[in-house]
Amino acid sequence: MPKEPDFIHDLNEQQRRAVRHGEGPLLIVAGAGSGKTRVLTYRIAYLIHQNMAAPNEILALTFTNKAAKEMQERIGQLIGEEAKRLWMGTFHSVFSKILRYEAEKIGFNSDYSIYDTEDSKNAIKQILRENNYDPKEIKPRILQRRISDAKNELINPDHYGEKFVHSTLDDITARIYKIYVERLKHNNAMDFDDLLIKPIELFNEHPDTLEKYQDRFKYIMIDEYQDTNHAQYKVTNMLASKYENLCVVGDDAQSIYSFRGADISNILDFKSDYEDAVEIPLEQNYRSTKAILKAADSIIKNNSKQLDKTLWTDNDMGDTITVLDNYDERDEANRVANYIQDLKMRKGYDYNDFAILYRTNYQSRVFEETFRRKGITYQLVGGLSFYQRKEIKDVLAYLTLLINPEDDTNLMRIINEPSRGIGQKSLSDLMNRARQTGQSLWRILENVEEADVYKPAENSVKDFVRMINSLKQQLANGRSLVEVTKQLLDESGYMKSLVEENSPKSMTRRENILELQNAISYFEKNNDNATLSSFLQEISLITDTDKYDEEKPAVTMMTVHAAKGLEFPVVFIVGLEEELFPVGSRNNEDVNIEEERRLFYVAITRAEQELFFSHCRSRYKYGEEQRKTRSRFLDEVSSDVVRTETGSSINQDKNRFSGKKNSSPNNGDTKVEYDWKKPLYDKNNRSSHTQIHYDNPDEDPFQVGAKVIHNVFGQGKIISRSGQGERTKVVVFFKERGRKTLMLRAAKMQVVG
DNA sequence: TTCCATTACGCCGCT
DNA sequence: CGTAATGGAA
Repeated sequence: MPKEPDFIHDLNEQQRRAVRHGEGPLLIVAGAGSGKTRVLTYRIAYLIHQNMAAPNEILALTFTNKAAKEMQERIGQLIGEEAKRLWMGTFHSVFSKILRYEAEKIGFNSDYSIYDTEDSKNAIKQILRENNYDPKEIKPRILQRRISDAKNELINPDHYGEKFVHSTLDDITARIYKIYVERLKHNNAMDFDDLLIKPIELFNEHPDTLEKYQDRFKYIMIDEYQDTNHAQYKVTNMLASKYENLCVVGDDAQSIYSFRGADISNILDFKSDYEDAVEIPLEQNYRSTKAILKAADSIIKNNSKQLDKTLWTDNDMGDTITVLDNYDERDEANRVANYIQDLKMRKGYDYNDFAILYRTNYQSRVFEETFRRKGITYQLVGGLSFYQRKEIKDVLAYLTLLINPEDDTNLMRIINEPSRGIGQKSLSDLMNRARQTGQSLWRILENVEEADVYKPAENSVKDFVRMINSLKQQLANGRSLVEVTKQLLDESGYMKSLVEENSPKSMTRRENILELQNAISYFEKNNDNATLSSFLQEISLITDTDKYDEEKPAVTMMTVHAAKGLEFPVVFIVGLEEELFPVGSRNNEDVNIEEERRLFYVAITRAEQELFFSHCRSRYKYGEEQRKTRSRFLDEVSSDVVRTETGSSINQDKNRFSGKKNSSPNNGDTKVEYDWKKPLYDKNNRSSHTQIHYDNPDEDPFQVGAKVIHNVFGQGKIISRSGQGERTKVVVFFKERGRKTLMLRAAKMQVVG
C-alpha cells in the first residue's frame, strides 16, 4: 500500500478515522459545521491514493449538483485529472444517467422526457378529464401528492387499493395512479419519483444488470443521509449489498425533508441494517461562535429522539444574538437592511457575507422591494426557478417533441401556443382519437386528414407537423442546438407573438428566452457530445441552490431548506412567528413540530459570526393584516445568548405552549382591529395598504363588517375590501358558501340590518 | 376560436 | 395581494 498522503494531517482525530476507514459499512454522524464535506472529499481522494478503488469505481451521492461539482473539483486538486471519472451527483441526476443507458430493458426509450411537478399535474388533470372526473372536485394536486407518496414507499398501483381502508378518494387514487403510470410509459416519460424507483424495477427484473452496477460501484458514499427516502434507501441498499462498502454521512438533527418522504429512520437504523457498521461521530464545530452553538443546542434539546453526540467548538464566544421586534414585514425588511448597511460600514463585511433566511418563499418579496429601493444588491435563490417559467417550459416542450414524439403532455402544451387555430374542441377530438386507437397524439397529427376534424384546424395541424418535421430534419443534419432553437422560435411564431404583445411581461419573457439560448450554447461548448437529449435531461434536474453564487457581491435571500449545507458570516432568520415558523397547519393536517424545530436548528447553524432573529407583530396575508404572536422557538432558546436591540434580555415564557393545545381554529393569526403601535419606518415610503378614500363614504354601505345578502350566495359578512371606484372588490364570508371575492359594482347583493 | 373580465384560491418546503 | 382558471361575448 502506498504511503499515506500528506493531506491526512489536515484532519482532526475523528475525521482521520473516518477517512482511513476502508472496507465495510460506515456511518458518520456529522454535526453541523463539523467538516463533513471535507471528510467525504478526503476519503474519496484517500481511497484512490491508496489504490483501494479506481475513480470510476466510486459513486458519491450528494444533495445538490453544485455540492457534487465542488467536491469533484476539490478531489481534483488532491489527486489530479482522474477525478473527472468519479460518479458524482444527486440521486436524481446519477440515476437518470443510468436509466438512459438501460431504458430499453424496462420498456422506455433513452430519450425519455423528465416530468416536473407541473407536467405530471397536467398529465393527471388530462387523465381525470378523460375519465369523467371534474378536476375542480378531485384536485390534481392532491392526487399527485398521493401518487408520489405511494411511489416513494414503493407501493405500486396494483397494491395501492389493498393498503388502505377504502374511501372514495382511495379508490379514485388507485384508479388514476394505475392510468398515470401507464400514461407515462406510453409517453416515454418519467417523473421525479420514477428516476428513483425505475432503477429498483430495473434491478429487480434484471439481476445481471444489478450485478454490473454492484461491481462498478465498489464504494458508495451518500451525503445528507438523514434526508433520503425509502426509494433512495432501497436503491442504494441494492447497489451496496454485494460489497457493503457503503459510507453514509448525516445528522439526524438536520432532517428537514419528511414532506417528500425522507425517512429519518434510515439513518437511525443504519447500524441495525448493517451489523458490522462502524459509527464515527464528528463533534467539533469549526463554523460558529460558542453563542450560536449554544442557541442551536438549546433549541434541539426540545426534541425527543436524537443520535448521541455533543457538538463543541474552540471558537470564541462571539456576540449575543439580537432579537428584532418589528411592527410588520416592511418594518422588518427596513430594519434588516439598516443592520446590513451598518455592519458593512462598521465591521467591514461585504454584501455576500449576509444571508436572509425565511420559512416560505413569498417572504422574499418585501425584502426585494426594500433592498432595491435602498440600493442593496441581493441574489434570490429559489422561488419560481428559471426553468419553471412558462416561456422556458414552452420552448423546452417544443425541443422535447423533437426527440420524444410520444410525449403527449408536452405536445399538448405547445400545439396551440402561440394560438394557431387549434382550439379546445379540435384538440379533444384529436386526443380522443389517440386514446381510442392507442396511438400517440403526434401519430394522429401526422395523419390528421383521417381524423375528421374542423377543416381550418386540420390545415393548422398540417402546418404544425410540417414545421416540427423540418426542425427534426435540421437536427438530424447535425445543425447546432442553438441554431435549431432559433429557427424553432422563428417558425413557430413564438417570438413573433411576444414581440407583438409588446408588454413589460413579454419583454421579460423575451429576455428569458435569450438566456435559455445562452444556456444552450454554453452547454454545447462545454460538452463534447452535447445532444438535445442530454441537455434536456441535465436542465430538468438543475436545482435552485445549484445557481447560488457565493462570489457574487450580494446579500443572499433564500428559504431555510435551500440554505442546507451553506454557511454565512452573518445570518438573519426572519418571520419568527407562530403559524409561519413553525408553519401553520394546512387543511387540518398536523404540523410536524419537531421537524420545524430541526429546520430552525439548521437555520441557526448556518451562521458563523453574527445571528439575528426577527419577528413581526403583524403581517399581511392574502391582502389582509393579521396579528402575529412571536414564535415559540424564541421562548425555547437559551436566554443568556439572546438580547433585544437595546441589550436587555427578552421576556420568555417557557410554559406558553406546554400542555394544552390552543383550541381556536385560527390560533396565532388574529385580525388587526386597532392600530397597535406606530411603525418605525419612514412614513413617506408607505406606498401600499393605505386607506381607501371615498368621495361620499356615507353613501357606500358596503363597508367592512357590514352584513349583506346575495341573490345566489345568501347571507354573509364583508371581511375586507380593496380597489377603488369601479374596481372596488369585497371579500365576503357567506354563511353557507364560505369565502367569496366579489366585484362590488357587479355583485347582486344588498346590505341588511 | 380568441380575448377579456370575473372569480377562485393559495401561502410550506424540493427533485 | 398575486396568479391561475373559467366563462361569456365578439
